[in-house]
Amino acid sequence: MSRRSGILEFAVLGLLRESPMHGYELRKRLNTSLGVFRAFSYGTLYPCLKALVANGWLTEETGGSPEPASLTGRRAKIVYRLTAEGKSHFEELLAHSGPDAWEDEHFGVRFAFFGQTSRDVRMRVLEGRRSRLEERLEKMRTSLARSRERLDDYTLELQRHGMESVEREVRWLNELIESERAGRDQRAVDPAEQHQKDTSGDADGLPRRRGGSRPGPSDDTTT
Amino acid sequence: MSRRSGILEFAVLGLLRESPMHGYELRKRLNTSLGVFRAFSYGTLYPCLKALVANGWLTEETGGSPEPASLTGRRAKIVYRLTAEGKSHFEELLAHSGPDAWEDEHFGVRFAFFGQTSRDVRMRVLEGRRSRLEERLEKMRTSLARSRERLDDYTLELQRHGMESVEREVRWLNELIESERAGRDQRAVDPAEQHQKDTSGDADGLPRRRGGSRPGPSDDTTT
DNA sequence: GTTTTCATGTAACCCGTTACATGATTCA
DNA sequence: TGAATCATGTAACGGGTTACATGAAAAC
Repeated sequence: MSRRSGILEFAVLGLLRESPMHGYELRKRLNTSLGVFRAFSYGTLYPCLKALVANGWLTEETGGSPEPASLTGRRAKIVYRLTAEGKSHFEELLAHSGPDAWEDEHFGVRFAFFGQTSRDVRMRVLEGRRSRLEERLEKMRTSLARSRERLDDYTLELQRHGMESVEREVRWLNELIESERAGRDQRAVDPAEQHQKDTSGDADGLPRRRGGSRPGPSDDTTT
Repeated sequence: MSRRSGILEFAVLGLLRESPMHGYELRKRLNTSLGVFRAFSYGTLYPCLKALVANGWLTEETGGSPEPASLTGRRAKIVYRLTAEGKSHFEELLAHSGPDAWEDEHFGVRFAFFGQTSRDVRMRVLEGRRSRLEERLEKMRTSLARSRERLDDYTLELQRHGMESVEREVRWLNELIESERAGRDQRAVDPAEQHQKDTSGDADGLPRRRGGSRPGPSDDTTT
């Protein structure tokens, strides 16, 4: 079964669900759209693609002719396309909301595909994430209380900043959960069916912060 | 030479510089004092300790008798102590401020030992970190601008939150750099020489936020 | 026509975890 | 006396990167 890391596999299936792509392009999307959070190298991506093909979740299409590239002699650009089994497998993955879904490594990628995730799963993942962070905060607070005197100012400052970061993410999650509750008629959307950008008013579950102008923080030309 | 990861080695030497400890205790300190950022398992720590001993940077002291534990039959508690070479090696590491010092994995640990780091190195690391983050922001902004239309609301929100996090860390660094500049008579302190908690007024380079009362967020007894 | 960027791949390695095995000490 | 916690260790594996090798297409 190979049990390849989940996270890359998930992201690849998710991206290919939107449209077929070749490896190179796929990697760029991984490192931008989902990026900030995870950057993969070719040494990881290509073997993974092979494995997904072996599982029957993807097909490889080489350039013009459907023949193996070896016949024509030219090294072909390989376009990967999601199979029906691949699609249903991805949908299974999307539906899972186990504890690992809200761990640091997974949460970002899961969130990135919330547009294709059912509302209740979204809720479970967000709430799971939140309580995960809250228990982490708890631990940080007690451990800090136990050792405050012993620690020097820099260590303390580091600790403080760390806690503030977590608290901030909790507030963010609160907002998101809030909006999810408020928003209605939410169901997952198959991106392949999205022929036109259906701008259906204000129907998503998001805080609507975009439009907040972002006054351009005195864009100083450092560097 | 073994070239063991740097980061664990650095943290271990730094902690042992404050006082000798055995592995178990060391690990706890790693996962709290420096924690939040990194958690190491015994499977990593113990082999690393062995390697540091082999390098002559640490000595192992078993319980009461200096004999190898095998003689007495009892499995001894092993106390690790920094050697003179270990100490000077650590000081070398402390003095380095190469580009890797401000990468994600290293920066936290480096900061945790700022109390023992010279002022100019502190400055270089903080400024290096800041410009690293600024160039990351730059990339995020352009990549976001290039693909804004193509991305769905959740992906966009994720991106926005990610950028805000980075911007926040930049502001934090600005404050720190500011205070470093303001603070004077800063030199690195050898923690072993600190016989009494010398509370010399306001002489450190930190924002003095502690004392900002932190109204005790209704210390709810969750769990 | 040469440099860049696109594009695919692999083998060696690195850092770290998991799961396991062992035993001492403390505490109910 | 038995459970929990302290304490040390290792072998197998896992997930990922680096460095390398190859070559086509585009840009200059």
